[in-house]
Amino acid sequence: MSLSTPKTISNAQPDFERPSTTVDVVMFAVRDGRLHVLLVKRADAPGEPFPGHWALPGGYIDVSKDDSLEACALRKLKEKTGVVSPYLEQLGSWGSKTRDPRGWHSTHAYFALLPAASVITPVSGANAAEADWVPIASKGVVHKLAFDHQVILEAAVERLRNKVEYTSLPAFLLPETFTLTELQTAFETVLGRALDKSSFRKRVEDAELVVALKNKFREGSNRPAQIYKLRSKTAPVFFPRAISETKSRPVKSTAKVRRTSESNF
Amino acid sequence: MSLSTPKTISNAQPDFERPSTTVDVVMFAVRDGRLHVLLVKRADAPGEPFPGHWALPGGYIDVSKDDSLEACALRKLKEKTGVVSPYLEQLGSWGSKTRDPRGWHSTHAYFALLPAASVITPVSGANAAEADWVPIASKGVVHKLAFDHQVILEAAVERLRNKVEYTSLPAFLLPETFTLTELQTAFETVLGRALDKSSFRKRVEDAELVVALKNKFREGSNRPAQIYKLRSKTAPVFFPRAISETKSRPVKSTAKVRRTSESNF
DNA sequence: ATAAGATAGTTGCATAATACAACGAACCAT
DNA sequence: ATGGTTCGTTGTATTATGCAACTATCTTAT
Repeated sequence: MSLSTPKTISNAQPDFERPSTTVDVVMFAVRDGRLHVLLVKRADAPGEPFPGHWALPGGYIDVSKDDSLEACALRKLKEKTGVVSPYLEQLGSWGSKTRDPRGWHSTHAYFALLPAASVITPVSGANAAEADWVPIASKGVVHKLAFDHQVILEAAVERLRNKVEYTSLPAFLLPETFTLTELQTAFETVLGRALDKSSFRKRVEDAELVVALKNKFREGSNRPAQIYKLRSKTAPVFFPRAISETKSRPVKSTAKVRRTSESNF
Repeated sequence: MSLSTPKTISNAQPDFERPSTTVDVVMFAVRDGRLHVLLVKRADAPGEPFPGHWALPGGYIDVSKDDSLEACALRKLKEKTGVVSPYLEQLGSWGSKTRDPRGWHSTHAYFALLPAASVITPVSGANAAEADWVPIASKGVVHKLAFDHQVILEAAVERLRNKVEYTSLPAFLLPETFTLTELQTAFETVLGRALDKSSFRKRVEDAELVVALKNKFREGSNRPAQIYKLRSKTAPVFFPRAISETKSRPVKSTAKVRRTSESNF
């Protein structure tokens, strides 16, 4: 095989065909007590694969704008939601000859947890006719997604559910300040099952996850609730053991949470 | 910016500069009761970055050979060690403008756990003058590694140590059959601390991790030990809570095991 | 043949952690 | 004032675990 590499591609890689590289971001948020993911509708332009399909926001790395993979993910997050520093975690990468009809593609997938305050109407971009928050149903969404995005989304949901068992990730889905009941509800929303109040509070206290705001209370039509904030806005806390289900309150959702052989957590 | 893409690069990606893509594999094995990693020495050829440095085995994706990222990782594993189906897990990806002096590179990193039987003298390949098993010291190795491979290796060690707390990963470092004491020793080797025997055995039994081989015993200069095999050769088991340290036996290593904010597990 | 030594495997118990339920506290609405 | 609602805490039965001691089964030495 002999071929010339364009001058602007200066990397000293051997003259092999080079896979295309993208970054996709699974952006989670809680709306109306349900977990949602941000999806964009692909353009209907000629030559575009999966025209009109829903897809994860993402796209090619722009080597002139993006200094790193994470910078690229943050750029896409900001473009779509305006959020600058959410909880962002690498989810994994998917690459194969067949996942994109245009040829060998690999994508670096991230997942982000957006605080409730920032969940506004998303911005439609150049490559996306529409963008919208779509509720998570069991493992994924009802739409048929472009490329292998259904697989990526399911991996993100599974990773999130698994990590909730022993980390404080749902805390990043809340606004800056919150009550302990709101925190517990966030956990229950992601987990899909009810938790015992006193056990949950003991976990939170032992882990030193939150800090009480003196003299700050949530006012309402009943006893005021102490308002807290996270001790760390970005780093999750790890609990020494998994949360167990409570028997006293009914389960809210049908989603089964189960650890599987899936890799990363 | 206007440039032409070589004909053999048929992907319909816009005419942007395209990052180079590699796959690296962190291969772990236990030798002489210590955790080791397989490293290769980079060639001393002109134009090669980091000549003579130790590095993780890996390299560019060969789109003519590799149908997927995982296939590429498995190919590199087989080339170096001859092992066909070890425990293989995606570790993460690293990509930036600066991590390779030749330009924008991203790598998909995997980590593998090799069974004891397959830990033979590694094969030296075309791009590697030497290859050798190097013991893990605290978080990494004593050598200075090429590229950002030190960072990747540290991430692999941390991920492995973290997952040992609540998964059965060390079981994949053993030969096909083993005794419960050997299994416990594998856990202790990776964890760097001693475990209580009865607690460990209860965990293993509750998780249904192993199956006893009838009438098979490890003979020695003392009471024979029941021989077991894994119930599943590829899928790890998840324990409901982290292993705690025993106080009755001395700690073997100085390595501190601690969960951090690092992402994936 | 017997004792000593070593590792395997089990058992019992004191302690710690948790699930569960019930209770009192603080607010609003009527 | 009274009832309703949510907040927050407390007590206790149950479960799980750490720890140590004990027995079992083999080899080797004397």
